[in-house]
Amino acid sequence: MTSQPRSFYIIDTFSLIFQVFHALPEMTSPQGQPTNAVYGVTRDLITILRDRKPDWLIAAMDVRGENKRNEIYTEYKTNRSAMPEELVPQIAMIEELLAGFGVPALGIPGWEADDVIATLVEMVADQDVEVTVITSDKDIRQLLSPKVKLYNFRKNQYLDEADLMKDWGVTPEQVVDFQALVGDSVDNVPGVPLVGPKKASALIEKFGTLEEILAHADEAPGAKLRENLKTFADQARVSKTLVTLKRDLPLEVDWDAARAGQLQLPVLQEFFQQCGFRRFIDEIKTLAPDATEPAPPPAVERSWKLVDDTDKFSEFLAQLEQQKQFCVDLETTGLDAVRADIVGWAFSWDGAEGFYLPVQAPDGQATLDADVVRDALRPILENPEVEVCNQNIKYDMLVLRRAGIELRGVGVDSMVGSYLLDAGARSHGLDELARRYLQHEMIPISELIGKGKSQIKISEVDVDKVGEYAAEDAQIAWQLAQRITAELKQEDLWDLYWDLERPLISILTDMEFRGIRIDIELLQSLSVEFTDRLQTIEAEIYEEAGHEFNIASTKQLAVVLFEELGLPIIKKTKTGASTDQEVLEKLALQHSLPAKLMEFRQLSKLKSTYVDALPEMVNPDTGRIHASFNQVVAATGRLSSSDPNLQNIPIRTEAGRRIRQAFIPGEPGWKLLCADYSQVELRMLAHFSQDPALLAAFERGDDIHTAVAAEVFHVAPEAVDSDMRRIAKAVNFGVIYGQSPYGLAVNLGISQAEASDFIEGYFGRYEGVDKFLRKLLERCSQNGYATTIRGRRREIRGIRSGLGRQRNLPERTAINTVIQGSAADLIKQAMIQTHQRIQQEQHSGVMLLQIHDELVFEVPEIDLGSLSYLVREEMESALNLDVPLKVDLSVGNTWLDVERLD
DNA sequence: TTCTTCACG
DNA sequence: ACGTACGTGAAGAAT
Repeated sequence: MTSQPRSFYIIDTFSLIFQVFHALPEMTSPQGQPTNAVYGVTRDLITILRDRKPDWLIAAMDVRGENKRNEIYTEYKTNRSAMPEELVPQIAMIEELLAGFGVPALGIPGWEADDVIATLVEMVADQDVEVTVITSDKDIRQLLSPKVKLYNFRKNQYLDEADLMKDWGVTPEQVVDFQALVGDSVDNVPGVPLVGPKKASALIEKFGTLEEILAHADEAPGAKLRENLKTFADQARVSKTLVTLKRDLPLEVDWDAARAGQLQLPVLQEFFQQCGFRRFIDEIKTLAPDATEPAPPPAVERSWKLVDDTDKFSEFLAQLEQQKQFCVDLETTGLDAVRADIVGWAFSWDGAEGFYLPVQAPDGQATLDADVVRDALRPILENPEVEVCNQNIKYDMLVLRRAGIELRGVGVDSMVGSYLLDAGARSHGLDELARRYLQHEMIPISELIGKGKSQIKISEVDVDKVGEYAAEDAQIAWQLAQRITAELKQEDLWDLYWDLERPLISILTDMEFRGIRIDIELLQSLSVEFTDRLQTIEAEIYEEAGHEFNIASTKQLAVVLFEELGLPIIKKTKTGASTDQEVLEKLALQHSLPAKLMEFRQLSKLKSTYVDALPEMVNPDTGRIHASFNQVVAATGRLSSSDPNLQNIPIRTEAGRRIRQAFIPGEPGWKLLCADYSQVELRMLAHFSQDPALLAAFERGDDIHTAVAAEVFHVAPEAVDSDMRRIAKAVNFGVIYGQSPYGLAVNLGISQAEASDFIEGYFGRYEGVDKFLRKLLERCSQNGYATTIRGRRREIRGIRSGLGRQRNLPERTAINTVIQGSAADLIKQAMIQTHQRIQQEQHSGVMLLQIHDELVFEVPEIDLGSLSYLVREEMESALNLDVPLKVDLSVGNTWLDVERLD
């Protein structure tokens, strides 16, 4: 057994500080000090210590003093603008922070952090130490070696020698030559004019070094380039000295002090208290030396076996049958699960050993018989006692469904688990998770099938390559499942996963597999009708504009409206004058063109997004549309739908609504059943706030907007007119979003003062709501996350507590997340219970769609009575709230023609 | 790839 | 002086 090399992390401190300073929004401590850079550095330090567990950690600093490089070149770094005002006081705080974390801050007056880093790297060069430099600085690239790599925190990107070769086409030794030629405008390194990265790379490849290039200047391509290489030869040499890092500074390092993890807890906690970083106070406890954190699993040695004949297959099966848990990953012919066919099966049950079973391969390579494999695996996969895990297992379940296999024992899906751990993460993809949790870089698929136009089919790739790739997927997914299970348990999110999100995976699989039937002919005739009308309006628009132009181009449209017709610019976008709906409505008061534009926009939107797009999405085998329901996209916990999005089928306008007529039951004698929650979000608000007036209104079954109008306007409910109700409705929605007077005013077309009065009136009558929202924000700012009714979390930074009713984005996000996310929890629970009872009682009706507060089913007419009753019962009892839940049911032959059932 | 617009809850 | 309701996905133009 060989010992692991020790790891040594060096932070390029100012590089990191500037990165976080610019990446994070403004933050202030309770005393009003700017703190965003301090916050960012703290968070990153914690991440390094927790996830990377370095053996040594040192912060390299720039220390004031006459910069030595200016002695060589007076212009060096004279381009640099002064440090931003809000950053200056944070530097001392960060130094304090580093001391608290036990991270030595090393620097030598007059030299730069880069030189300190170079010296440190040199000092450990002959030891068995792996160095990682945390930097975004390109100069450091000259230090790369098999034992030294760079890491960019913000991009979560490692850079090693190979990456350098890809990027610049040079070796680490050639970096200084490269930079000497290219120069650096930021640091004011002059370089050679006309030479950019491409030319520099080519020259270095041809001649090897800067001196050789200068000596052979005559052989360079282009007269001007040849001249420049001669004229600026000395300037290039000066540049080279400027970018060359000094590797022998007189640096004294106390390696014991540099051991990572020697935190001074009380000091740090006091420091965080002052900064207002309450969430870190608890978080750093787990990093202290005595923390009882489980040791990270050692990197697993992986190997894999090709199972490509019947003997090997029998042996493999015998082993698989012994497993209570395993990971399976399918390689398929495409990305659309409802159309793809199986190319091969990959398995792993310990993360170390992997198996690949090819059933399709290039000519001449052995495969197993697809049907034999399928039939042998069916009983294992359909055994509910066997826990099957994978990354995005819904995909595999769908492919299996088409092969006639119903996977029953769903275990841990690393993608869904990762979503619960950090709903706001940019990606929950396997590549990203492998990096985040296992520090492992996956084989890119492009290595097998190529990129862009020259892609080939995976079934035509050598089985040895596919097998390695597929086995890696299964092994890493298995390892991730273990890690994520532990994290979910530690974070108290396990029950949410196991009881809510996990059963949902199977339900979504069912819904996607079933799909929904579309009346293509109806859409085609609608398309003809819309095209007709569009042509008419188009001609009228050209007539009024005086010439033809691309109406869909906002830029061309802006020229017509604001330059040619001289209409006033109402608002601006980042890139020019806005021409959106709101603007057109205002312009319509003074010209007849905007109204025509609005109709054109509406119809062309409907035509391109729905009328013409939906028939294209129909699966030829099933005659139905199989949209995807995504479980890990929406940060609040909602589902989302795509390919196509069936959660935004028009309903608000007459023309749009007609599209719903094309959504029909799949079989004669069947109906569509829609079940939607009435006012779920406001009921959630009533439940959370326990506000007596709000609870009572729901208890009585009042129309909630009318009831609120009566309260706010101090009149009897009977005296509420439509205008009062409209205002109350807007205020009700505003509360859920964390309204500001301005937002409400714009929405209602009233003055800010009036809007302010309504809001005050609302909170005056519903004090429970006011109190609840304040408490919600207080808790959220303490925890660093918002929590829903089922314990789902969303990290939210930047909540400023104790600010009364003035709310910025983080505060509004927190409020909305609790309400919207809890409503999402509710309907997910309802889906599970409804689905379960439908199975138990063996109804043939099935769930087709979920649209946030609504479920759509396809039901035989004969079963309508019992099924609708069942659906209402399960939806209304999904969670036990202190407010009654109400579900409205409607039934019809199309999604348009549904009528209230009651 | 990014921006703008607009469809839904 | 600024921007100003939350959460999504898709199409088409511009870059």
